[in-house]
Amino acid sequence: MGKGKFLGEFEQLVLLAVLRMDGDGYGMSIRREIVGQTGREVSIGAVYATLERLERKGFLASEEGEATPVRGGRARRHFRLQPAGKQALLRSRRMLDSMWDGVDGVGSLEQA
Amino acid sequence: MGKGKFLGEFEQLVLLAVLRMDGDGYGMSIRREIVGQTGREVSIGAVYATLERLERKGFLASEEGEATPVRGGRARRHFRLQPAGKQALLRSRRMLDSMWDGVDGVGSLEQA
DNA sequence: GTCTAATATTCTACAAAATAGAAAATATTG
DNA sequence: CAATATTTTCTATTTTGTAGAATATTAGAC
Repeated sequence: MGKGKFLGEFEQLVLLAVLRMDGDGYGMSIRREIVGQTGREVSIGAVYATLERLERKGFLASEEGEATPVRGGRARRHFRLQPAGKQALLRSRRMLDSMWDGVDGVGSLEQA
Repeated sequence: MGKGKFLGEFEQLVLLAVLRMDGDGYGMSIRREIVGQTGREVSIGAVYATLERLERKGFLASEEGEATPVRGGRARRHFRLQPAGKQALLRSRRMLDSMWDGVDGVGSLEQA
């Protein structure tokens, strides 16, 4: 039926974090961005697994960062959102928006 | 780390469909609502599996419908959103909103 | 130079969510 | 009762999500 056209929720968060960081995002910082922005606890393994999957699907592209980071440690891999990733993101958002449409303020949701 | 606190994307759609139908939703009609509203193709098995999971989690409650439907067929099971379901829905929405915040209109997304 | 601490990614293993479609149940109509 | 319509349940599988240990790499201390 549907064939891998949709994003999972965590995939959306990761994609959005990458978008927010506009080319400077890499595993660790992407995790920090999500945690900081949403308060959601996120394991680092979850982030990398998802980044890899999104790259495989063509939603993200990555490149090795400068070989000499500030303090030490392994080279960073920077991620950038691809056109297909933007589309997928917008598609997910439209889908949710259309479901929310007409729900708020109609009395269905006060004092949740 | 996080312990089952979050909704998957499809779970959100199902919960929203239930909310929209305000007590009258049952498996088949919930599926129609999602398809109609979002254009997304959805298998009936996916809907029922998700409804059951959401009920198990306490986000939905269900009850047998009237024993005599319009045309024939098995009795309907009507679903209703529970307070915990509303909360979960709002939590997911806030999370996504906070990630989208500042992204649109900044130039990051035109001509996706 | 070697050790230690810091930073980052990769790997392993598993749990939860999503998906499809066949099967079964139940009612209506003729 | 047979044929048909409606709805839910069941079975099986793939995809996503999750955690944390293991590994790699570099800088700085000494």
